[in-house]
Order: sequence, then C-alpha cells, then structure tokens
Amino acid sequence: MPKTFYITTPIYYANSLPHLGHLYTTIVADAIHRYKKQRGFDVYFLTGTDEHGVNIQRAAEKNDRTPKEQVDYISGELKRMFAEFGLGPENGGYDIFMRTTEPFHYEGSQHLWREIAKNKTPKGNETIYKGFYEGWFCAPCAEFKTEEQYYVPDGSKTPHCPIHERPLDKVAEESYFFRLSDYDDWLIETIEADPKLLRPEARRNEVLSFVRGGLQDLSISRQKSAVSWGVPVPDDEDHVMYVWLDALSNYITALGYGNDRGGSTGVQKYWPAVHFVGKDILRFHTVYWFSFLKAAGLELPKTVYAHGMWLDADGRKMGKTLGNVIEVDVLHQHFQVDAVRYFALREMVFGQDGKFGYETLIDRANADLASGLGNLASRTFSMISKYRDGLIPSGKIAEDNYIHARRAGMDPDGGEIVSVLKHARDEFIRRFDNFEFSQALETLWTVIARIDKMISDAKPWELVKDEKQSETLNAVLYRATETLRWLSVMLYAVMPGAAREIYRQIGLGDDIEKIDPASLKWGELQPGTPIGETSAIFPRIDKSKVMNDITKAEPLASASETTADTETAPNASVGAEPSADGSAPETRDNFITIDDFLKVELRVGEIKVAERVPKADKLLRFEVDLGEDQPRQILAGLAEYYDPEKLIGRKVVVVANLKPRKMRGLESQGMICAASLTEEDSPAIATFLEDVKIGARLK
RNA sequence: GGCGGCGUAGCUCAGCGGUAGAGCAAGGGUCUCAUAAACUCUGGGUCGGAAGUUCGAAUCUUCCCGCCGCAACCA
Repeated sequence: MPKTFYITTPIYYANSLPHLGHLYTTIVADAIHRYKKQRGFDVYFLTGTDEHGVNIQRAAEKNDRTPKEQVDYISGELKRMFAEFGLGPENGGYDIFMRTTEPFHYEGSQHLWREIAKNKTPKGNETIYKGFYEGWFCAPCAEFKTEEQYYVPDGSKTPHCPIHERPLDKVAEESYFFRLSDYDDWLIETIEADPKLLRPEARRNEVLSFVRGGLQDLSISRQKSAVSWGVPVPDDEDHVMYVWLDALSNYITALGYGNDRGGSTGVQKYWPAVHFVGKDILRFHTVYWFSFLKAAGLELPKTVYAHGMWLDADGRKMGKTLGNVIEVDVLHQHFQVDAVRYFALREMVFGQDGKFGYETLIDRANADLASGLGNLASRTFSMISKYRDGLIPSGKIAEDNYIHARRAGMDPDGGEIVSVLKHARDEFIRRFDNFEFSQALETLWTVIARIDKMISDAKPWELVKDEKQSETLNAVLYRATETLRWLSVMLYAVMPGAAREIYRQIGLGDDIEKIDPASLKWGELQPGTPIGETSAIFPRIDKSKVMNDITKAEPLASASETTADTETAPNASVGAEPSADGSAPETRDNFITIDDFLKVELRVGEIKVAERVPKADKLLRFEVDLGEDQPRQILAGLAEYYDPEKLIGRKVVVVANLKPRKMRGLESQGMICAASLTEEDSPAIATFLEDVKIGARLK
C-alpha cells in the first residue's frame, strides 16, 4: 500500500467569476500534488465550488438565473480557466471538481450533522441545540431590525421601527446552534500541541489569540423561509444548513463520507488532508472546521496552510476601483502557463503576501527562465549537436587526462558538481516538503549559475580545438546535461510542461512525472543517448511589446468585466461567505411612500469640529451645527477616506432624527450622508453647490 | 489605544551578540557554445530614530517614529 496524500484547495464560492486568487491557490495545490506523486504517494487532489447560500440566491436573481443556473455557470467558468492553465484532469491536474450541489454531498453533510449531534462537547454538553435567533421584526418592512436599526421610545419597553414608527414584533427565528463555546480550551491545546497543524506560525498565533478571546456558539442553520438554497437539516424540513458547515464538510463528503461514493477513494484511505487556504478564510478552516471534526469524532487535517494574498506591483490590494487587477485572461493570452506557475511559486514567499505585476512577471520570466534555465539548456544542446553529433558523450575522464582537465579548470572526477547537486536536491526536497516553494526554487537556480560558470570556465569552444581535451569537453557536456536532467525532474511539479520538454530534448522518455527527485542518481544518464529535437523552451518576452499590448487591451477588459456584473459579494478570495447572521429576509418591493420618506428628517449642517476618535481606525467625531441651540455630536466611519481638518466648515446632509447611539463611548446624534457604490468603494460626503442655510430641511 | 509582526544597498530580502550579505536592477571588463546569453569586477549603505546593557549590537532591553496583519470601532 503506497502512502496516501490528500491536498485540497478551498471550494470557491460560486457567486463570482474566476480570478487570480482561485488560479493561484489551485496552482500551488497542483504543484504539491504533482510533487507528492513523484515522491511515490497515492495523491488525491480536490478543488471545486461552494454553491449554496443566500449570496448565491442573490447573485442568481441579479443575473436572472435560477440558483442552479448560476452555480452551473460559475463552476463551468472555473473549470474552463483551470483547463486553460493545465490544471484539469486531462492534464494530470485535480482528481475531483467538488460541487456542493451534488446529491452525494447532501447525503454526506447530513450524515456529518447527525454524527455531530450524537456526541457531547469536550465540556460534556450537547453539541447541537435548538435555539432562537431572536430578533425584532417589522412586518411592513418585512425585515429583522438589529439593535442599531430600532429605537425604544420613552415610556415603552418595545423597540419601534424608525421608519414606520410602530412597535416591532418579537420574532425568533428558530435556529440550530453548534456549541462552539465549549471548544475553546480544546482548540488552544490542540493547536499549540502540533506546530504543523496550522501554518505559518504568525497565522497560528492569530487564531490562538482569537480563540483565547472567547468563542460564541455558532448558528448552523437558517430557516428555509429565509434561505432556501442549501442542504436541508436532517429531520427538519424547515431548516437549511449554514453554509460553512455545508461547505467545509465537502472535504470529507468528496471522499465518500456518509454516502456511497467510494470505490477508489475513501475517508479511511485519504483523510486527513492538507488544506491550502487564503488567509482570509483561515478561521473557518481552523476554529470551525476543527471543532466540527472533533464533534463528529473525526481526525483533524494534517495541516491547514494559509497563504498570503497577491498585491499589485506597488503593494496595494487589488480591486476593481483601483483598476489594478491582474486578469487571468491576460495572463493566459500573453504568458506561458509554466511561466505563470513559476512566478506564482517563486514570487510569493512562504506565508507572506506577494506582489503580482505583469512587468515583474516578465522580468522574472526573462531573467530566470529565458536567460537562466532556458539558455542553459539551449547552449548545452547546441554544443552537443555541434561538437558531438547530437550524442550525449561520456562524462568519464581517464586518469591520464586528469592533468588536462585540471588545466581547463575542471574537477577531473566531477565529485564537486555531484555534491553540489545532491546538496541542492536535498535542500529542494526539504523546502518543498515545508511548502517553502520560493526558497526551494532559489536553491535550484544557484545550481544553474554553478553550471553556467563551469561552462564559462572550461571554455568548450577552445577545448574542441585541442585533441587532448576531448574527454574534458565530453565531461563538460555530460555534466551540464545530467544537471539538466536532475533539474527537470525536480522542476516537473512546478513547471510540468517545460520540465517534460527539457526531458524530451535531452532525449529521454516521458515518464518524468513518475521519477522521484529523491531517487536521482548521478550518472544514470546514458552516454550515447541522442538528444531530441531542440528549440527554445522559454522564448524571451519582448517586454515593451507585451506591456504595450496589455495596457492597450486593459481598459476594454475591465469595462466588460463590470458590466458582466456577476459579482455580488466583494470577497476577494476563495470560498468566503460573510456570516449569514442577522441578514434579513428580502423586502417585497423597493418603493416607499412619500410619508415614509418624510419621516426621515434630513437637514443641512455645518461641520464645526472634526477630529479622529482615539482608538478607532475608521471613526471621525464631528460637531455639526444644525441651527439648534447646541451643535450635534455625530460619529461617522470616514476616517479612512477623509482628512478631518479639511472637512471643517463644510455643509453636509445630516439625518437629524436618527436614534442616538453610542459608539466607542461617544454618543452619535445623527448621521452624515455619504454615497458609495460598494462596501469597498470610498464614500463621498453629500454637499451643496449653492449656499444653503444651516438647519434647512431636505425634501 | 489592545495583541502580533516589520523597518538592512535603487528594488526584494537574508543575517539576529564579535570588524555589513545575497538575488535583481545599474555601470566597467572578458568571452562567443547560447534565447542581446554567460562569466567577471564595481555597492562605501547613520542596518528607521534615541537611550541603555555589554569589552563589543543590525543582532538584547526601553522609549519614539513609520508601515503591515489580527481584533475592535463605521454603512
């Protein structure tokens, strides 16, 4: 029985089109899976889509599709992108494209629910209990109101709707809860006990400190009337499973947990997994997932590894508003897949964020791939053709010729090169096993430099003119070629296509994916092997031309992207759905009457004082003159976008009859109106072009 | 303001108690097998600032400044 290895990407949330984040995580997982296969593991590689939840429903509505059509569309697009980048099964990529709408997943996740419910928490309580998701409901609004959205009039105990000025009904949506609060001690102990469990270390500490801050029980269901698109809770038709329980369980249901999908796969065989996730969803994959697994009596993952995010070339977050997004279509159109893979793995350093720019990518590809690896292959093969009729010569130097070899600066028995390579190979394996891809690759590039130097020092073009140096020349060529063989075997996981091509050009077969780097032995390359047909493996990229093409095409690409408008959630990364907590049933229609509108008292105010609130990143404190006896103190989350001093004297629109509310210990007596398109978008404060009187009412 | 991290050559970073390093970029030289490639020489950087511990600090301590992450605070 071969050792098994199970690697997963997150299943990507099917409300947004594929992007660089999806591509990156999948490339990394693919590289690991190829590497582990070479190392002799029986590997199972999972990726896929998370297809339930209210955000999918909304995205579907927005695009005039049924939820099913929506998720079919997105998962289709993802598969298409993966195929383009050679990550699909047809290219030896993922083994399963998991979809949470598969019937077997329904069975499996429901089974998981039942198993969790059977057990007790580490503190001896019921794991799942039925509770109430209490809320105040305004029937006319058809909406739950949160604490910030209602007010309690004097002399009444019942909250009132600020829009309809009527008492709210206390409605409790029934919900199942997972007793997460009982898992804190266990989580801390478990995570601390195994340094491999949660990586890298900085992230591990973050999670630990989060858990130490205390955990709240987790609502793990929604009422079907509110969210219908999901896996039904077992034995309770009225409820649907909360997305994270549903989504996370995919990692085991895909292996046949709780369903009859099995055959070659199986929980016993492949579980536990190594999960590769973006750092933004780390908490779900640790705090929640670990607890669910523990509750169900299952083993925890071997490792949850949180990788960094890609920033743009200047180190800023990528976003539509900034227009600095790397488009996967552009990558595919202008770059070799292997160059993209190399860049992704070389440029993102272990656990840190990376910068991704087309220019940086070109520089890397030209320096490392074209001038480095590609050129080494090219000069080596060219000399073999020219000097040795295309046959790989023997690397052996007879002792009588040692003196000549030494004169040419060559180590006669080649021991030095061999030890350099062995060392590099061990280092490569150590780094790769540790997911330190960047350093692993760096190690190999020192080898390339070393061999380039060997060639330059030995000067084959002079050796060829001297009969006595025939063996020295042979040795140079043999060592260079043998090094290329080693390199290509090690690089296969990172650049499958290019590695295979180098291998072929050396004149070897195409079983490279089966060769274990650890088993490489110097000298296995047979002298006399005719090299294959050669051509440039990494053609040099014309930087100015390609950059030109990209920048020309760019505005078009981003324009069509925005009109396509498939995205709803602004979540940059993978598999992330914001907590469904407290989100309310949708309103029937969007019209309000003039009376409704007039209930909102909008007044013109002049900002007298504006300053940052200490201890708060986003909060500004204003004193606004509304023409009343006292200026109002108003707090607003604008600190990230406005310089307080510049706002003083500005006339703004204030919601004057908003229920006062305390924030950061300060009472906010109103609200300053500002416009923004999305959460991410920077807001613009509403102002007047004409001179208006302070206190004037807007209607 | 809480917790954590970072600040070292133009850029990316390594070094983490004993006289400042690597890669890339730039400039000079050599060479021609090669994808204008490779090889080679060239970096005089207050190691963010200040104070302290020490025979000795980029390396330990404290304070300050500036970034970033997590959490909290906005709609």
